[in-house]
Amino acid sequence: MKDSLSILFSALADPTRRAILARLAVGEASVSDLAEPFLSSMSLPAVTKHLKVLEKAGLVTKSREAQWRPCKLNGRALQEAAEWMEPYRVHWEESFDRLEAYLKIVQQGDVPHE
Amino acid sequence: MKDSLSILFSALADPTRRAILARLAVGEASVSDLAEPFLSSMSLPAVTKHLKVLEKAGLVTKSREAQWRPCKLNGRALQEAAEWMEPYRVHWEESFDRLEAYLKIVQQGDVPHE
DNA sequence: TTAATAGTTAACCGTACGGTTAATTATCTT
DNA sequence: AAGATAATTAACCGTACGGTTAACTATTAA
Repeated sequence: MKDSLSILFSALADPTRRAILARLAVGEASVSDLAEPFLSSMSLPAVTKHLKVLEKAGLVTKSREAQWRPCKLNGRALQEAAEWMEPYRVHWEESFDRLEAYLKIVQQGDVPHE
Repeated sequence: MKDSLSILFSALADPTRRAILARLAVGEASVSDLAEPFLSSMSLPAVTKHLKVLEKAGLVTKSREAQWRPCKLNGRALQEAAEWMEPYRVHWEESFDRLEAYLKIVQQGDVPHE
């Protein structure tokens, strides 16, 4: 059995699934609503499978209403990924680039003032 | 060929690779340095493979120094993932919970003041 | 009750993934 | 030149992944 963060990241590692999440960010939708943009390029069962992956990652919840299964985004599941990434933020933000440049200067002994 | 965001997320979808990134966040390290914590549970070639996945995702760069290949974290690659996630932030942050709760009250016609 | 709509499940297929062992390359040391 | 160290490459293996078609379940509508 895999850890939840791995399950989460691999759920996000597919453009179809990310598109489904983007659609759900707008609001609830049925399976066929969600499938519609993809039906030219893949079958309905394929979409069902993608939804199952998203459900297992906790990103989507399904309910029942007559013959429909309204799907809803559970954005909270993304928090775990965001929290994992947070400590790395300094490694890509502009301020870090400046720090890095400064440290390079220091290492050269080429420090301004003193 | 897969899109870069999918390559990135699937690179992150493995605990060994995330551990390697965490180690590299501390500073540069050779392949055997990086492999050392895992050698009880997997072989060196396995680690080499993981590093190749991280390189292809742009998360790690390798250089050469004698027989060593010092590896370096390229945190900037994570920015793309962070930017993808950003619009979803409102879906998990506390403020959104409060907004959601408020909207529920509004829908019930149970609005304070007016 | 029959037919239509919505969705899932089952069985299958090719390919990618995570691991292995064995062989190979490249550099330093003696 | 020979041996040790660092790392990669090659060939292989089992399993998971993303897709298919066909069959099935469940609910609504005639």
